[in-house]
Amino acid sequence: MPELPEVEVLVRYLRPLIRSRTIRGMDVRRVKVLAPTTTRELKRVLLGATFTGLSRRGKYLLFQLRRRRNSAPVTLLGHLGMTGRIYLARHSAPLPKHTAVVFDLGREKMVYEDTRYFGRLTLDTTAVEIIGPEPLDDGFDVTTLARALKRSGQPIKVKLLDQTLVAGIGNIYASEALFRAGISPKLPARQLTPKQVERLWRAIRRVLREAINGGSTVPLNFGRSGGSDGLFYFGRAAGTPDFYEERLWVYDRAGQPCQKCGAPIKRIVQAARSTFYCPHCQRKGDPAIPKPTA
DNA sequence: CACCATGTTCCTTG
DNA sequence: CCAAGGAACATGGT
Repeated sequence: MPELPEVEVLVRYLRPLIRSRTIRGMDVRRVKVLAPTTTRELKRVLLGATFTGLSRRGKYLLFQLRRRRNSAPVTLLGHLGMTGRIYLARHSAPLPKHTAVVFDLGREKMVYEDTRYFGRLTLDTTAVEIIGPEPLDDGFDVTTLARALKRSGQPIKVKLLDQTLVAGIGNIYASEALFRAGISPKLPARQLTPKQVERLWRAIRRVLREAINGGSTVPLNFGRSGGSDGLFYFGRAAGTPDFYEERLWVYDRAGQPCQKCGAPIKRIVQAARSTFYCPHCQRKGDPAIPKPTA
């Protein structure tokens, strides 16, 4: 899935486009993505409702709607899983093979497509209530992070994927943040020194913010028509120069030279998922040592 | 055919 | 009860 930055970029793009738009019809082609909501219930609640807002929490999308003026707001929760996309299209545009839900918004349609159908679009909002702090908010401070890490002996990389620790970090940015912090992905969470926790905290925020900025300044093709996906997940719009390619330091770069020290990047498996890191810059218990000072 | 893939949840085991 | 590990979900790319 899109991790936090990709979802944030999507939200910023979509929000102004759907505000004040009314749902005039719905076509549910894969009921699984609504679970536990049923098609009948979704239609009962959403047909005729108007979008009033869109926000993000972790990797979740929170669509805000109102059925009538001054009536109680309704929340539609979205999650893109690994391969989900949401975009607006003309009615004449052909629907992709794995379209899960289509909303008729009048002049256009909003398409939710998901090749692997791991995503969700549902009225059940319990999932979002149990996730941890937003990494880019003030509520996410070093002390909170340090305290949470102290209670776990899991490798720090695996811990970063725990959405109750911090919301929104996925497999790509977990590796990236650890590289930027110069910390070994294998280091048990409770063994991070206060200095390392501080560096990790900074690295998480920096990596996520940079990715959001990158995605916000590049022309993106949210519907991916006619393009292959970059790792940023949204296809770039036609004609976008290559130098806009998202820049990752270690993810999916096994064997390539580390851009800091030249050592080959390694790939290992942790909790059944790939981890990429520089064995030289990210040594266990040995915080990245800057150039030896003369 | 084999293995890999941006995620989460559920089940089993210890 | 909790932590850890693995399978499941479903489809496609290499």
